[in-house]
Amino acid sequence: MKNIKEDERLSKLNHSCAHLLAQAVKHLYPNALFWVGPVIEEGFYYDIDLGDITITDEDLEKIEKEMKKISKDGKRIYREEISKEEALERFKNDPYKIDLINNFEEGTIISCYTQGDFTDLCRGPHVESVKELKYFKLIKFSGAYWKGDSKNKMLQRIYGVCYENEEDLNEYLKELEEAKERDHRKIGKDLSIFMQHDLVGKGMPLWLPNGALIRKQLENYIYEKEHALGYQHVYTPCVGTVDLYKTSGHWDHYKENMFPMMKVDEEEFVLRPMNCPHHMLVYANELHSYRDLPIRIGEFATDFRYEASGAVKGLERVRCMCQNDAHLFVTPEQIGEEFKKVVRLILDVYKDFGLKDYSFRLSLRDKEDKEKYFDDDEMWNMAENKLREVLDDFGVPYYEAVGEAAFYGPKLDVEVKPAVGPEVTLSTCQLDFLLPRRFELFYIDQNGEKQIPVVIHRAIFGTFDRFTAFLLEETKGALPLWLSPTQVDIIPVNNEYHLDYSKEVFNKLESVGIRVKLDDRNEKLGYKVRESIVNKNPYTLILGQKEVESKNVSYRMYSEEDTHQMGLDEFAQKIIDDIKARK
RNA sequence: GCUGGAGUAGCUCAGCAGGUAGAGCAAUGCUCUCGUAAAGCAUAGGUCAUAAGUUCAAGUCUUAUCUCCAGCACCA
Repeated sequence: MKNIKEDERLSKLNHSCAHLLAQAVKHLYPNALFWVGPVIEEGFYYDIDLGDITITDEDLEKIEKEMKKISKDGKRIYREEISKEEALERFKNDPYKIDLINNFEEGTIISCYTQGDFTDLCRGPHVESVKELKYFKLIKFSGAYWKGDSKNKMLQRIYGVCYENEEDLNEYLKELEEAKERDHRKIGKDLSIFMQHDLVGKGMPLWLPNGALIRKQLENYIYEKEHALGYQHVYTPCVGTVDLYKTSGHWDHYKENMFPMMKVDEEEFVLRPMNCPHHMLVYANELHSYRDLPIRIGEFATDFRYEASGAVKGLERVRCMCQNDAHLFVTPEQIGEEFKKVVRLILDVYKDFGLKDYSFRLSLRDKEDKEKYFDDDEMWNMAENKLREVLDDFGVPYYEAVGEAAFYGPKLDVEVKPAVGPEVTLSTCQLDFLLPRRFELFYIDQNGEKQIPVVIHRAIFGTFDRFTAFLLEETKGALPLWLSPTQVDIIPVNNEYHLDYSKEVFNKLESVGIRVKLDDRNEKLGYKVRESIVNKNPYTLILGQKEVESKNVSYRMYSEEDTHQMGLDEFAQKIIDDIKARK
């Protein structure tokens, strides 16, 4: 999909189209008031206050018609520059524009654009005439909080897109349709990867056998990587006492987003929303010398978060998730090296999964926000500077995002750009000087004195849930061989004559650890082949007279139409090698 | 959580002047099946999300709740 915001011509076109939308809305709803109408990656939107009126699909069509009409009139678009005082006077009846104008400094020259009977405050630039706006489409509408703050009134937002010609517009609309086909919720249902049930609860997916196989492969994969890097894996309970989270500080910051406390005898429990406190206690279970550090505690840990009902989505955003979590306990001198190891692991994993389009975000605290962030300037400056230092030293490009840090420290997030849709955060690596203090953790240094370790929180996959959702969407469900629930699907041409040999092939492949299926139903060959393809099996074997006689196999790969012949042993070896190579 | 839309068979959907539910696929049974994307016939399958209300009569109208979808807000 084209990024409209980054294309100068399209950006101008879409910005002007937002004005066209506003003009049309003003014609149809004279009382409409307008907030802002920016260009975004996928086109443009305009936030509008329509009073008590709410937009419907039919209204959208009407507005679009009116836009076409105005466009045909072909009025020119004029720029005008006025002073702040003039602007305040001219827009005095429009509280939204007044709000915008008041944000300008005294003496600023403010620009306005006029087309026919409509004038809007705007920086520009715009196209010469509304005539140029021909190939546009209003896509959707929804509510949006004024100034993006949920305490404010909700305005109505209309999204649209404008292209230079009909082909580009149609191509975009087609892409929108196709995007639905990659939705992991649809794929998850079609391929029996996960299910949900009201009796289990919202945001609580059940992983079906196919999904469980995929997840198990991911677990094995990352376990091996972590084990090789000296991680020690643990299992800890999915509950903790309220006091545990009071000690860590999470209670104060997140209790609204946790499942409510439950009282058992005299103890107060919560379902755990994260694993740091448990891992702190694992560390504290033994006395540590500086020689033991770094200590790396890893866990595939199930957590529960009371996510807002409107946020829950498939496997991507859930209320019960499994983190690929670890906490690294290091001396201050070890921060740099250990942090780099984590970044190297992330890059290594992304390479294995073929992820190329990603960016690093250094998430810092908002210094003004004393509510959200633990208040200790010295600690924060030290942590943030240390992270910058490590990243600069490492040489990976990154951008800084103020207000995105965790309450206990800054973090490095990796944002991955999927084939369709907005960026998702998968990996995270956080520096924490706070929790070790809260839990009074220490190690004994060279001089026999107690020192406080530093903790690095990190998750490479993020959660297995989100990562799986991401993988399904990237691959459209056609997973690589090593992850595919079924790796080889065997179809006898005719059960009566070829089933015995098919069973022989099945046993051979299964005995060497290949996930293989034998389709011995009484169905026509074409029918079974179709089903095998629809199920996105990487390899489909067709076994008939030719194969029985030659002791060969014929296979076709997913997305290929032609078949290949190969000896059975050779084929088995090829599959084993490909699985090992994570193809 | 907020704004708006939607929930009919396992799946995809039709039925919407209110008169008591229908198709294709899937399932089951039988028949047919020797080469690469859907063979034929039959059978079974539904308190139309849940609960209340209006009505002689509710899948269809009203209200509430739950879930799903699109955005917004949120994401340790």
